[in-house]
Amino acid sequence: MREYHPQEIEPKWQQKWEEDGLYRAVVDQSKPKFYALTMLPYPSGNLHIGHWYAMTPSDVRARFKRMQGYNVMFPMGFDAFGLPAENAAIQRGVQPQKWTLGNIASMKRQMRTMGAMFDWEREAASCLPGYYRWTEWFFLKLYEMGLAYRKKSPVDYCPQCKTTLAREQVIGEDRVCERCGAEVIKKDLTQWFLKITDYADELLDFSQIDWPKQIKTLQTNWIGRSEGAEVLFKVAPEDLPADAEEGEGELLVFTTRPDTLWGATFMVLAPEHPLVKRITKPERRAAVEAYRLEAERQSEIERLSTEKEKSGVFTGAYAINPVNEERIPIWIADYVMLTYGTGAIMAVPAHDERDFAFAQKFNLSIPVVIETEEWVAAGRPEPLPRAYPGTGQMINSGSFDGTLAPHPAVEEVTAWLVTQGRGKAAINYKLHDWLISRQRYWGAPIPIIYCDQCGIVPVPYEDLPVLLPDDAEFMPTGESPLKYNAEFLHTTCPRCGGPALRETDTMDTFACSSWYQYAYLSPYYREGEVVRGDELPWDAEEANYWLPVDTYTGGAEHAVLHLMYTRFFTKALRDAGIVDFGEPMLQYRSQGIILGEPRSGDFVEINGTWEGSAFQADEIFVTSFEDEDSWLKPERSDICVAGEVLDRDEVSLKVRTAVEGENLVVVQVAEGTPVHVPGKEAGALGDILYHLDVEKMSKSKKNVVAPDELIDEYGADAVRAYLMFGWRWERGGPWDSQGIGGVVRWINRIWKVVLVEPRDSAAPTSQAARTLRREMHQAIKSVGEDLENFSFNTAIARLMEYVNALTEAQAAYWGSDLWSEALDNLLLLLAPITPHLAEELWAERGNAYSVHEQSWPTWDPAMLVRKTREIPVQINGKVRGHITLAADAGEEAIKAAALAEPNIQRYTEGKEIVKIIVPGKRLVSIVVR
RNA sequence: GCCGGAGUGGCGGAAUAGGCAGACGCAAGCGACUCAAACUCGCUCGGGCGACCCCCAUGUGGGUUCGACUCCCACCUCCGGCACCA
Repeated sequence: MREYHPQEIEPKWQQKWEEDGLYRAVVDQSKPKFYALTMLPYPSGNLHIGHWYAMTPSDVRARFKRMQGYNVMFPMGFDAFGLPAENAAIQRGVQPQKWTLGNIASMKRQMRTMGAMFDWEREAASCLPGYYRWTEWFFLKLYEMGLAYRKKSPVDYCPQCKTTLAREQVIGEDRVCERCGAEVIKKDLTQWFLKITDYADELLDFSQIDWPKQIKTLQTNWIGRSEGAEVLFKVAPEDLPADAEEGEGELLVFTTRPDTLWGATFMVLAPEHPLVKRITKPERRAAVEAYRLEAERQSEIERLSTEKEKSGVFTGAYAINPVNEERIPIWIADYVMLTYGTGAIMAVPAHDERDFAFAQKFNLSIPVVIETEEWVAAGRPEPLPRAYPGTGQMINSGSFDGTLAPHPAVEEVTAWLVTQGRGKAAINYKLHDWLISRQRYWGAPIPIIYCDQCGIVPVPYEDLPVLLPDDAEFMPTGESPLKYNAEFLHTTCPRCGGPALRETDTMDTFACSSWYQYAYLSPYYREGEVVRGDELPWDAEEANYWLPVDTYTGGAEHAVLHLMYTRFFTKALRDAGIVDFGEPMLQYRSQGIILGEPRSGDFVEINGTWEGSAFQADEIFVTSFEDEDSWLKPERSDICVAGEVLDRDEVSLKVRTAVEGENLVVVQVAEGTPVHVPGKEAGALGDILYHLDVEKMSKSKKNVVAPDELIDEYGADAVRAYLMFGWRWERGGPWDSQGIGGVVRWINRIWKVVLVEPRDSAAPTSQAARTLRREMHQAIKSVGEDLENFSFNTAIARLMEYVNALTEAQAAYWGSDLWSEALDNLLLLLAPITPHLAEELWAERGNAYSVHEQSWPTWDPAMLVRKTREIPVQINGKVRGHITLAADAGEEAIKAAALAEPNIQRYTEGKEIVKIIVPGKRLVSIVVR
């Protein structure tokens, strides 16, 4: 028999498929289309197991759709701009383009070993001028629409990446950079923004798309819509400076609780609020200024900790509460942020916890204006022991007393404010506009020119692309190399022809990936040609046919980054008339992460001597972990150390011993120290295993699984199948190097059950034939449903069951028509999952090339019906016996058989049978008393 | 603190219009083959028992139901996100 050698058959078929253009996605109006897309990788130069985990199941599904009769496009490209290329340029003097294209070439080579149906003729790399010309083109579109603007504001800056970041790219409580993990600082800079906030409400509407709840929740929370009112407060006229302009003392505040206005006893401004300097009384100036500086410093270093005590300073000025004309003091405090709402709040201490804490600390009055249920239940304590934010009736609020708060009180008070000209209904969002300026070279240039005469002038469409110069100098200055490239920087104004300067910042790479799904329609469209703003950025026929994306897959870590930006981009493109739909991806699913494999370190006993706090090894023994008795005893510690190896390098071991207290010992190992490893003649330090926890894979943690090595050992098909089988795809989990053996054994069984004639033969029976047919139809049904539902692990499990059934039927049916049908169907079901194996065996059986051009098999419900069925019988809800009956037995017959079952009779004897339930003839439930 | 998600054998995980818990696999144990090992094949494999019957068991405690991993209430733990958002 020919053995299964994936290393031979896989490259062979990959080459043939490519030569035959088997996966070319060509517009074909006679077929329904299916656009399957998986997130494009950054070309780091090395494909890791995470790429395989994300891409191969997506490929399986694309192949499945293809067999179902869809014309499938499954393209791949590279998110090729970004910092690593520029850092390589700084460190090693390699041109970013050269570095990037080299990485793309090697990654493509690795990706071809997946056996995926990527259509490489649609490949797009975002760093090539034919691509970024259009990224610039979209920027101009957005600029024309008023969706791109420049403003000075406090922005997030990563000192490590030496560039500004979007708010979404600052992660977590520690406020670290999404890319490099460095702590982000604040800077006041003039930067370009995209007005994603214009689409806040639309982005909250997920009704047209099938996306995971988790992603929808994350985006919803990030957008952070809250409804309320804007209320106009005025600074007391005597507290305004003499030169105050008309309207300068107007303080707009946003509140979700306008019904509590009568309880607003002070106002708080953000320390950076522009009005602070104008209204602060001379005697308060020193204190206010000191506080402002302190707040600024804090926002840079230690961010707001949750438990921090409230702090603030009185400005000396007062405002007038518009509902009762009372003078209320204006304070500044760092718990009010300039970036949310208007940067000013009305403080209602009785009904807001933060305001309560502040009022208590500074002895401000806390009048009750809502008679909340909790407060009444507590016996109306005064002074209030805490804030009462709950529901109740309004009191001390003039004519509104007795109104139920918050509803309908909020609505009624808002309506009244409108009639008074003192407020209006308003909505606020946490979402900020998307800062896209990056002070880096390796990104798409922002196509803008600054002219002394004409101001900000967009580069005319006809002049695109603004090309990155290839002679830029890379210095670790922290400023864009473009700024120091005279030829790039200096230009002429397209409007007046005078001397002008180019924008030297480039765009956030998320701008490139916000439209890449469209780039695959016509990669590098009309490269080298002059195009106008009113032309389309891709071939219209391609777009009309393929768009939008039907299924998108990728990592959930992009929930509020790429996945939100690309929705925004598409909505903007729709409003520009460029596309005619508002959602780029109809269905999206996210995969989990494969983590590093945990491992215990070897248990070692080491003889040697102490040298200070380190231990010098004379001889090392690797022993059994279970042997806890030999763990280091304190009294022996001067000559011997024993424990688990936590870490190892070329000259030392870190050993965790059983000694109380200081149990971590660093053991120095001189060259030539004898190492005894069981099962090895001559042990070496490198043979000793050190401890690994379940953690994300990373080179520094030495827990990386290299796909290339797995392919060499097991073949791509086995790796594909294992990645589908080992975990729930959407969840992921730690790698298990032993688990793949089960899949490899399974594939070998498939090989044998198809190719090897059984030694024994058995007599076919009608019963066995029926069973085989049933298993076959069951497999077709289940595998199809599971692939449709992204339930990859159960799809493989069903196929394993089917192969087990075939192994059993082999002796009786080898060579029969039924056997032939059963095997062909097996190969068809395997085709998307293990494409090379299926193709090889398909050819081996003499079938016409290619298995991937075949239709997905159909199943017949009639074939799933069993002739007899076994039905469990319950007494008071517990299974006490089983009966076997013909499938068409009536309910009465089932009941009779159940009552006749011997063990059931034991339970019914002498008892009263209350009732017998037979739901759907699947089960009998007898209730006795 | 708030918002999501999840808790099932030694491990990965099956099973939810409520109906035989543990499919499929890993690991482990025993056996066959082999001079031997590996491979391969067969059997066992949640706990209490040698075995049947039976009892316990899907994070905890209640509830609904003839019947609950599945539904309801309260709680615990873990993971992810947000975090003084007015």
